[in-house]
Amino acid sequence: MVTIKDVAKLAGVAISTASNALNGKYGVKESTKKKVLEAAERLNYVPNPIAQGLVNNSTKTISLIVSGPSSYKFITNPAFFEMMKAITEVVNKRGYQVLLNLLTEEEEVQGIPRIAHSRLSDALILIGSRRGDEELTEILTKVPIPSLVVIREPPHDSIASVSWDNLRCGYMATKYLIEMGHRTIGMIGNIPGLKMTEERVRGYMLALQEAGIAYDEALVVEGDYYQDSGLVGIRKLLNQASKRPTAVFTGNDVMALGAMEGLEQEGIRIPEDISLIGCDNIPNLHLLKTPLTTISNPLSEMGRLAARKILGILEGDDELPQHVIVESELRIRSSVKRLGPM
Amino acid sequence: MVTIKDVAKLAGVAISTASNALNGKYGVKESTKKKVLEAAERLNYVPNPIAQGLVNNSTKTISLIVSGPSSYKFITNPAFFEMMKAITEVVNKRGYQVLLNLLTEEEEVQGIPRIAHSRLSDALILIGSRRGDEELTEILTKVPIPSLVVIREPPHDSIASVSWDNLRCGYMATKYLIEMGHRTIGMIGNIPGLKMTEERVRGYMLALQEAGIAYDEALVVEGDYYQDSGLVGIRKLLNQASKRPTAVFTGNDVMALGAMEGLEQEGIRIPEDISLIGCDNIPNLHLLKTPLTTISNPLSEMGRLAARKILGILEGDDELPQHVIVESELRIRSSVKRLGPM
DNA sequence: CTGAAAGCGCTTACAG
DNA sequence: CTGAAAGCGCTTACAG
Repeated sequence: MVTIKDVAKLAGVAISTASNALNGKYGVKESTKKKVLEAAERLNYVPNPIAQGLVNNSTKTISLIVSGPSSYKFITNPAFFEMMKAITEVVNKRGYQVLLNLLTEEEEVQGIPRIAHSRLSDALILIGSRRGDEELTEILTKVPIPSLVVIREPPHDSIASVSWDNLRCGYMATKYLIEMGHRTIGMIGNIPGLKMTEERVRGYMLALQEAGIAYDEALVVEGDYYQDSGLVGIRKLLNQASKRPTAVFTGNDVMALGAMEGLEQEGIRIPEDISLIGCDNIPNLHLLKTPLTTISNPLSEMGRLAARKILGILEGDDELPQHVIVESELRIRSSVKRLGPM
Repeated sequence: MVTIKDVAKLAGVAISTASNALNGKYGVKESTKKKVLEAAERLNYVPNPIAQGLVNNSTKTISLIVSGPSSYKFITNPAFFEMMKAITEVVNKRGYQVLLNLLTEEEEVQGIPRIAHSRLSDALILIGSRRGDEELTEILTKVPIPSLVVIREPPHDSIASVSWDNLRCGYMATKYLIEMGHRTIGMIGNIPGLKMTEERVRGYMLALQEAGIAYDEALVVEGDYYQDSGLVGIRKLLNQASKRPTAVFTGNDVMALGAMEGLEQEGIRIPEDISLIGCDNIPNLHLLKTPLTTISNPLSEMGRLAARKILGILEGDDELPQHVIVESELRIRSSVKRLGPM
């Protein structure tokens, strides 16, 4: 292990001078700077970031906290993977490292502060946390480093966020269904108390209202945004709704996949018997048995923005708004059937 | 930020005593140990791992290096995601952190040593590197920390690995195709010089040979194990083979997805016109237009083993063999059609 | 412009 | 059993 001592010795200068030269500080004669740099080069010197971190109180790493429900194995959303990749790419390019942390919902309360206090990272990016706004705000405002939430609505105005417009997602999806002639429309993916989902429901209701369709709460069922809950949700919708929906909006694609499984088991065809629309546009939806129509969210773009935002906060050159909103768009495939006028 | 100084002061002992008590070293009176622990508790003390790392020359983190071809955006294999999750879970549970590094193929040569020399992590796990054996061995043996490769064959006996039996994968897939009556069988996914793929080709040839089917090299085309190459590969197979194959084995599922796209574009049906078998068993294959028959590899299991293996090396309690091989099995769905006797 | 010293938060011999 | 000292590899005032 070659240290700054070695390069100082080889260059024939003091350690502090070597440090100044290496870090491009002002007030180092050109010739000595050159000597130091050459010595470093020759010795293949790489500064020890741990030592730097100790004195700078910064580690140039960012913790990516990905939350899942009760077990990591349920973290199966490819949308998360897309964002993780984009974040890592941008952050690495700017000389930062990404620390990957997986947390179950229960672990969040202890885990987020633990990670933040560990001093192992300079900032936190939270992906997929469903914790209630007050509670999450409570956790994040107590934490000694900047944090950013992704996908969900910001739990509090003081906490930076990168997300899409959840209300608009619900609205666009539902509106499209209505345009295609549907009037009994189900929705899977309500989590009471979680704004992200409430907004999607509100968007759904708004579209209904605009079209003069009465809201029927039996048509909106819970869903935790993991695949299984799509399966459970579609069953509920099929059994308990007073009127079977002709179309269903699932809050995300992964739940649509679950719904597809449930429908398949019941021998109900998509879109012949029931139409389906998702949200996210995860990869390879076009290869499904019934290619899924969905609201396309720019997942990589969001990851990149999240990285830029947190880096901006850290380096003091933040030019992004506190809450970045990203554009979604309808992606038509073939899981929604056109219904004739009633 | 509360430091060990604070807890020492509150407990009324010296810093070194506090340290010994906190670390459960022998030779600390029960009563003073209790005092220290209580003080730590009361102050909510969390040791600074950076400072510990500096003196212990260890950071309790492991670098996960995920390689992709020329751009990170091609790292789309859900199999990688599955393994990353499993590795992170096990490693976190044992008090280690995971540092996520994305590298393009070109960056590997510089990047792997850079990451290893950075002293930011105690060990390296490589996922998805296609670099030739000699070159990778050269890189990894020079590196100052332990490393482990996953999925691919070990580039050298001295380098730990966790993988499945690639020859057997190729053999099982091809044998099943033969049992289903196919005799003109294509394969996508040869990378000359990369043992992992050569083994799969050898398995393919072995099954052919056992069945007395002549090997036709026009039926084996290159593929880089990313989705696009499946599309390119199937086109090549369709156009250049003297005889169009009735079935194709793609080296992994993601290339099978690509092949499906190509076939769809040409209006060729699966399995009616051509049969397809993949390898990996990534999630949600049962929901595809034609549910893909594949060789199922225990991806999470592999991730867990990789984590255990590297932790074992680091902590000196390694009970796993240097090269861990994991069992694969045939997973029959409906992408392979039974052919009548010729 | 350069170097000696202090200090980041911890652990590890070692003296008492 | 306890504490003063040295040291991990670096950076940052500060004196010269």
